[in-house]
Amino acid sequence: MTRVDPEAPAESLGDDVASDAAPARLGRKRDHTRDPEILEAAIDVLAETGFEGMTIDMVATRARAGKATIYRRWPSKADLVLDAVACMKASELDADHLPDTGTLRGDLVAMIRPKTIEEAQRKLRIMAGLFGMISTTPELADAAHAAIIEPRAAVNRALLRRAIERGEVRDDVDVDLIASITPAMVAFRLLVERRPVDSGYLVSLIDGVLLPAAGVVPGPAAG
Amino acid sequence: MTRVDPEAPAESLGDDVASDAAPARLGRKRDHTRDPEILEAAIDVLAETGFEGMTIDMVATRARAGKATIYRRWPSKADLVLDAVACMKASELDADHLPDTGTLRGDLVAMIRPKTIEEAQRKLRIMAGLFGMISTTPELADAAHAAIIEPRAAVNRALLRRAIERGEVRDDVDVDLIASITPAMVAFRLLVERRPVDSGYLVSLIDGVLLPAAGVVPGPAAG
DNA sequence: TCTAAACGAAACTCGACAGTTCCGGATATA
DNA sequence: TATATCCGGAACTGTCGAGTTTCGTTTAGA
Repeated sequence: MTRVDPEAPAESLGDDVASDAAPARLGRKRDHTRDPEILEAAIDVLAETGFEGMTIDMVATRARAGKATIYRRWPSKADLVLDAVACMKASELDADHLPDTGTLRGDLVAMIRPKTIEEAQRKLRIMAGLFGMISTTPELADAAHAAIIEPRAAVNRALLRRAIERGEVRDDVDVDLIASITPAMVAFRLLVERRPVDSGYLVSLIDGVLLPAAGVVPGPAAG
Repeated sequence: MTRVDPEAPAESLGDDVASDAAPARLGRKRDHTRDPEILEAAIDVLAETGFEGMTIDMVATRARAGKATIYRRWPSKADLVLDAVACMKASELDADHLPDTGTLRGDLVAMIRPKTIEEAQRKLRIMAGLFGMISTTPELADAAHAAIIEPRAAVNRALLRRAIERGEVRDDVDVDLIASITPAMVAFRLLVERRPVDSGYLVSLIDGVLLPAAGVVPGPAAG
């Protein structure tokens, strides 16, 4: 997405029309298959130690790369982290095929899966490790928000809009506000209260907060 | 509260019964009126730079103290910060005299004051600056939670319980969950979304999320 | 008034880490 | 095959900050 790539070769797209400012450099070419491995290693270290605790040596060791190899590709630690966060691969299957059970509650509950919970926890830990840097680097804040928070909020917004189209939810509710309930509460639970986020908590969040806010009356299945 | 004070004189409570292990040391006495000044300076620096960005020199300069004076009282930077967070003076008037307007909504809205919002933002910025350290120091996590989050959640719980006693709210709602809605959403709004927390947002939070979750139907005043 | 400790200020030690450079080996162009 | 650049690894430089020590001054107790 927001790749930095200070020395990206212009001929990567077309080498026959390399007329403009393409010096046609010789020598061994940079092995770009290492990029994602290094970025993943950076994300791993980030999740475990946070931005301040992370060292380039840790990333290099984890990626089985040399430190010079990393600095040949990213000009600084901050740039590496920014790129790593921006390139964090999006969830498992967020955008397109969402559950469609016919009810908002059914859709929301269907989104609860162990893998999803695990991934959310990992991402939130990464977010926590970035907080120190985030306050001074708006671009990092944007990247983190786009990679970690926005995908989940987008799912919630989509499910809510469908419920509105079905007539299950009134069309004057604040979709953005309601879609941010679960991300906010889950982040709070995990990072601030430091208590486990399990399916029980998520269900009580859906039934006790989100659905009431959306104006959905308890169906026959709810206690 | 959790003061460290490694060399606290035993005779601070009773100097006539200083029979046990009180060497009755001579020389100039430590000026304990400097303690709160140093701790406040630490909190200020913490709010501005976060734990990793904060240096003891900054704290010393801000408190117009020598670095040695600080290290004479706290054995390490971590201990200083832990003490500073634990000793953070509680809000303005949290615990005792809460608003009592007769309705849950009235009470919640009455809690919205510019000073309160400002203080909450400051505290949450401190919390953000602690995240890196919090993950490795549970005692700091507890101190931060007790000083920053718990007071506000306690107010919400008290207001909710009164509403339950009045019969305004059903007694089977999850009080703890509902009381954590505003802290969670405000923290999320400020730290993750990085958007302003004003009274408009707080009111929409109360009317759009908290009251529905509490099962309070919109009164005649609500649109 | 003498002594021991605290004070602010500044110099100091020491380890950690960002970033650089050098090495021997690999690899792609000319 | 010669050359320029990549690779992983390791040594190196420079800075920064935690924690310590020193110094001249101040203050409480004996």
